[in-house]
Amino acid sequence: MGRTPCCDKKDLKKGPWGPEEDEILINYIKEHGYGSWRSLPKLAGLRRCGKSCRLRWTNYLRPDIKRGPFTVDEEKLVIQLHAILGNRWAAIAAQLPGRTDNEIKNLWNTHLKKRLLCLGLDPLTHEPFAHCGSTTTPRSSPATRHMAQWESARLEAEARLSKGLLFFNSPPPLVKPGPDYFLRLWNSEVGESFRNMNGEAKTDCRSPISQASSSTKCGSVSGVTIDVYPNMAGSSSTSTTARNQIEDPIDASFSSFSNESEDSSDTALQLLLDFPINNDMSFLEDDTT
DNA sequence: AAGATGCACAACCGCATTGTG
DNA sequence: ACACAATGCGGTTGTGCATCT
Repeated sequence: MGRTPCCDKKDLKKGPWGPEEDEILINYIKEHGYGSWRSLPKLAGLRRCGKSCRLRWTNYLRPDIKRGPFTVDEEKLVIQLHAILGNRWAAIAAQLPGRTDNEIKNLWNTHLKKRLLCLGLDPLTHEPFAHCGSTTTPRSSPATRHMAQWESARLEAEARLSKGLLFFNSPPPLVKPGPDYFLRLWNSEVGESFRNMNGEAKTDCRSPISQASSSTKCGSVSGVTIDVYPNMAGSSSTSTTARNQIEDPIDASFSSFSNESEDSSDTALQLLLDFPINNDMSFLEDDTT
């Protein structure tokens, strides 16, 4: 079959972007949105391939990008999410508003991975390297893997929705309304049961990651409670509002969803409750960076 | 002061996935 | 159902700056 190149490489500039190029790209997107990345450079008068423009925009020029160093909370969250999702940087980034997958990937590769290594933890599994007696035992049980799949799919669904809601200038529709099984499941009785079960929970719609952290059976959680929406933690009303903005339209459009998950509700809920997050995060406290 | 080395981050490459005719 | 185009994503590389020797 062969693969067509993403662009004609002749006469295309590569390497670092200059301020003029940034300005052209920003102005073009402000004015026209970003319908087709492939045709954008030509229309905007840039000698770059569309892929390069997309990357520059999503990783650097986007107005909602948060600059500056990661906070301790953000680092904790990245580690915790990485333990569940692995190198799925986009899914992790979806839980850190204003942070890009590239940024998180760099953070991991330059800081967090080394920090885990220094502490004798395998950055891949988040387990100690010397694991007497069970070196060949897979880290995750089937239930854990199921949970991780479930959660990552939900994160992706939320990420897609968030992208569609965040941008100014009403760009072309990024999110086509339609059923997303996992998000619907999260908003269904399974998720609801889960959200309601902890009376002391800070909000009523937190991720199963954090909830599972506080309800794990193995009891080895080292006191780290992760709020999956750390930037909203400052004001709970903001948090609720922001989340509702995402969830309300979904609830509305998913009103027909009722019994699809019924038969597996108990199992799924149990999996949520059983999901262990037992990484010791105490090392973050002596962060020297 | 100058070269070597390490680090952080932006950008690129290529495969995977999704959309469309 | 298929082929192809478009886009997303993760791994890797390149570059500039800071620190060390």
